[in-house]
Amino acid sequence: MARAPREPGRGAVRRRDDGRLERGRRTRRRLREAARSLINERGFDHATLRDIAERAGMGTSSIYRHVRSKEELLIWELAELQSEAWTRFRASDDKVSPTRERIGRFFEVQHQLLASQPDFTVIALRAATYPPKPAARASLKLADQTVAILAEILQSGRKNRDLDPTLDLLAAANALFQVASSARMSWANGLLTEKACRKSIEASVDLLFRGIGSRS
Amino acid sequence: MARAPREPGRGAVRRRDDGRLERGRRTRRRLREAARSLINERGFDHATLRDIAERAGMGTSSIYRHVRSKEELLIWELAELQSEAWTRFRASDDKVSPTRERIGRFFEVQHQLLASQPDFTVIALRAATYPPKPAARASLKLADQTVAILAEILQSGRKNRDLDPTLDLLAAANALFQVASSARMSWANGLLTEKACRKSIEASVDLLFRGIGSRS
DNA sequence: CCATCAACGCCAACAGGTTCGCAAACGCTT
DNA sequence: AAGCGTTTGCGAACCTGTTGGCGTTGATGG
Repeated sequence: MARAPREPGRGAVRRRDDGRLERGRRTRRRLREAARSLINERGFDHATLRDIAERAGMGTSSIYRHVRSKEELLIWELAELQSEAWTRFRASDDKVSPTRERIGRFFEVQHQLLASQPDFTVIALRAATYPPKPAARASLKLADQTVAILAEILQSGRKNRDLDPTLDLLAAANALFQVASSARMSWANGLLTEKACRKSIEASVDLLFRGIGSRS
Repeated sequence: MARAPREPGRGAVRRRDDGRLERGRRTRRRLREAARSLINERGFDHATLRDIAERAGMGTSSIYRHVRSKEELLIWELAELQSEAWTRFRASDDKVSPTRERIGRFFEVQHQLLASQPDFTVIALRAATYPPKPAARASLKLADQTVAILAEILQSGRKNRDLDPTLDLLAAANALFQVASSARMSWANGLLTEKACRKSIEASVDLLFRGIGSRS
């Protein structure tokens, strides 16, 4: 009754690489491409699974051999883009600039990643609102990866005496992540222009660095 | 073609109070009660509109005479509980205690409000991920009300020299709101116990007050 | 009293994500 | 070659939120 499909990338191949597995990978590529393009054209909520399946040249229900929910199609995409972006960022990060500056560059990269498609932010968040579903965990995992990078930056900053030495890295990284996501949601909801969204993120990061309390 | 129903509480009664309007209110009460109980029993996602309608003694599609989406049923409930809670809080808030303490009390009240039903946090957030729908705006409005109270507290705190005098009130209030919501989402996703959720909120608030940066 | 109109109500149907049951493809073992 | 297990594929059906079209109710105005 192995009904649930494996995760895309890993998934213990407990057997010699099969011809079927190869076929499966090819199908997944087609599916991924069809989903990507259709979601780009119409937006996630207007891209029907039936249409995606048609474009991918397969039956609708076959999608569920490769994915456990519609959201996972977008999570796939986001996971890949994100992992690329984060390795690029890690390579370009000098680890010696002032921490505030490094965080600023990080959010620039993230913004570049997410600004093309509001759906990335919106659907990832929505997926997290279905706690029992695997897509929720997948989405939280992506968020964790992002938080981890922020924590990494903060850690080296703390070592350089650039930050409060008693700082709770994860809590701080998480707060940074949250305020950025919040701004991007406002953007997706049409309350902020892209420019204003960017500015809001910058302002919130500044706020977090300085803190709310007075410095007397 | 007045197909869309009015908002629950307000909604310009542009006519003498009708017997029909009275009937409508009665129906809405029944609907509200049915929705509340069924959602409490089974959780939002397992409470079917067909079941809710049956318990309320009405046809399924009649629900849409009073509500524009399923989410609004929960938003109703949350709006009412929240407005009660906030007035209670405003009454009990002394406006002179240290700001950190007042914020702490606020989050206690909010936690008491939201800890009974993860759905409140989860579905309100989900509703915000459907930008074109009215429920999204309704949810954002509720969030804004909460942020407004936090901003109010911060404002008097700033006046009392308790906070950074150049503080951006709304940005700060929003950040506080976000970190609390984030912790509650982790709780809803089973990553945190209720106790841990509470502690996480406290820790994040402390973090926000002190700031990330060093105090050299 | 009758025409009108707004609010309310409901059956049927639709739409789209998801599941079911079964079959084909493919490799492995005997 | 035959049997077996696993992966992949698919049409039909299911579930549930939502919409359409039409009827009912009750107040109002001439």
